[in-house]
Amino acid sequence: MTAHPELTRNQALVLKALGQAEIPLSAYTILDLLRDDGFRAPLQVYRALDKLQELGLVHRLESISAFVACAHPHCHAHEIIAFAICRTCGRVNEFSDAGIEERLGRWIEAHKFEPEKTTIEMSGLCAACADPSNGASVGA
Amino acid sequence: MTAHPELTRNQALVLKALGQAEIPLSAYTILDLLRDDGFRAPLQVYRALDKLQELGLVHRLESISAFVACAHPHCHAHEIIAFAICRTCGRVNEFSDAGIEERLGRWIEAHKFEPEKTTIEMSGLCAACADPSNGASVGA
DNA sequence: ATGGCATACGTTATAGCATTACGCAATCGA
DNA sequence: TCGATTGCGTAATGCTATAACGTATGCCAT
Repeated sequence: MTAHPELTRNQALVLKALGQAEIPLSAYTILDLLRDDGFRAPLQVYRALDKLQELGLVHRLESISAFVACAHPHCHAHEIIAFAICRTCGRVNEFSDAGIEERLGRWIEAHKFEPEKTTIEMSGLCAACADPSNGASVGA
Repeated sequence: MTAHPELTRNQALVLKALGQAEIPLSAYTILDLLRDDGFRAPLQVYRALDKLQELGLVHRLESISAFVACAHPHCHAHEIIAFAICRTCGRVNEFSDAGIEERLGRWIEAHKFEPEKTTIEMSGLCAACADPSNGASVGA
């Protein structure tokens, strides 16, 4: 059920690479990871990423120009997703919040804005990196 | 009162360019605008932008890799600023919302995250571009 | 089956955004 | 006057993303 049978070979390879990564990957990093699978050019990666984003399986993190596999690929209930990105370990926490959606919705209505894509990203230190003494490991 | 006496010549030139623009400018666009003022290299622009961002006078729009002058340079009450960016006319609406800050604050507290920078950007169509018949002009 | 359309692919080249590294100059306080 | 800090100028480089070309494949209405 987690696999998307409609995916092409390239798309599946890119999604797999992102799924195995613990942190967001740049398009060029993905390209390097997939050289052994025959990838030769950035466009192969970008085209796959475009499709995967359309399908809601991948998100682009604008503030770091990198991509992550969606943490909740089965649930498309939330249009607006927020990310907390640790600048030290690189890990990303994906979440959504109805309250934020509601507040943005109010503004949108009041200003007759028609949003197509919404980006919410916080970067900073995750709990483990802010306070290493609490036992959470950064590596692995 | 709007001028910052501490600004260097380069910083003042960059801020002025952004202030006169109706839409966000890329660093390289700013560079081109300031060639007559002696600017020769991207770094001159980036250095000035860095300082202006530190001072809260300029914001970077991550989703379009461009920069805008702060719409409320006198008011630093809001740490979290949101932007609505029209993909057609390029105009940007800058706003803040205490409700959103409160919701994000809750998440941060619950997850012991220590945010350093928060990005909230909506792109889509502004009222004028979504419904040109309502009389608002796009050009000029 | 055949023509037309849509989608994906592969390759090369190029465009656009940002930083590294070096050295010099001005300022300011100890 | 020394040293530290900050800003400046230049050249080179690196990273991110797209344009433009042609090809292959699957689908399906005729």
